[in-house]
Amino acid sequence: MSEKREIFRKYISQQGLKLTRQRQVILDEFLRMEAHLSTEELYLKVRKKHPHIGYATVYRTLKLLAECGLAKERDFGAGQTLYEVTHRGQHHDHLICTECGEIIEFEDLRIEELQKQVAKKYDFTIRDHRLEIYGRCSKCSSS
Amino acid sequence: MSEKREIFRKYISQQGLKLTRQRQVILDEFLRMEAHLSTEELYLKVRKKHPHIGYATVYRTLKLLAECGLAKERDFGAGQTLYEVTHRGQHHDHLICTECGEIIEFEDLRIEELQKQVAKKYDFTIRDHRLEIYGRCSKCSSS
DNA sequence: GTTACTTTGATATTCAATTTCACTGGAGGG
DNA sequence: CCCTCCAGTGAAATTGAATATCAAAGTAAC
Repeated sequence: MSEKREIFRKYISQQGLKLTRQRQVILDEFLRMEAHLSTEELYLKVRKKHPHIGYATVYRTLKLLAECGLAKERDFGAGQTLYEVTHRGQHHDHLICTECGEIIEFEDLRIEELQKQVAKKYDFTIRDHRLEIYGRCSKCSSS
Repeated sequence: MSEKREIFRKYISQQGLKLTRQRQVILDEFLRMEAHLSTEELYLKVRKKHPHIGYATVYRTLKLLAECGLAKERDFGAGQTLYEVTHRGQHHDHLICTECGEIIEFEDLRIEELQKQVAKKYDFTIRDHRLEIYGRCSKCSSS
């Protein structure tokens, strides 16, 4: 976690930006979160301890975090962008329960490999990808 | 195509709705389109021949088409929902060029199969899924 | 402390999606 | 064939998230 703070600090200074109190507060609060969260949610969290920090600052800081690779923007089609903490390089995808909204993360290297094959077939250079599976989680299926 | 009109007609009457001129016009124009198109684009197309048809009607009719399975909503994260004509059952996914915006469709049954395996592992019931690969198409890579 | 910046945060703007509501028009019963 | 009823229509308004604006405040170097 302090390693991530260091990454942020470096990125900030590389870009000729400034490490402000607000940005540090927002970063810490962001890293403390587990699941995927929206700008709105993070803003509300931050505001509890720091009522003076505005929505715009949270919004801009999340963009910064995405730029330096600490956060990843996810758009699950619910009309709201969610952010997640990135964990050193490994890509994962999601199972999304349309009943209760639960989001399960999974990794499958075989699928990644097949994607590379597809891309090759079309002479396409992959930069990123997203795989989302929608349906019902075990809890919602049984009830 | 007239088979698709029939599906629409049936759905409309099953739901106790009415088959209006506008809906027919919009359906026909929609089926005539090849690629993915937004509500806005379809609205502009429709308006050329039928200036009296409003945006809201196009919007609502596309929703209807999605409900009865003739259209599929696609959100490629560009801030706008695109619709595509569905072709009898087979699912396909997309390669999306972030340079020129080109969208290439592909099918890969092996990936679908692996998705089923993943879902099984988590006791998850798949309703739908989306796989999008972002990057550069061959044209944009070479230039 | 002063200067020359960037940052902040309240607010305004944008833009697509969606809703509203008074008016219009299908379609089944008569 | 007409009538009536309720759904449909379309112009306009509203929503809601994302993003931009800008005066005031903060930061770091001098």
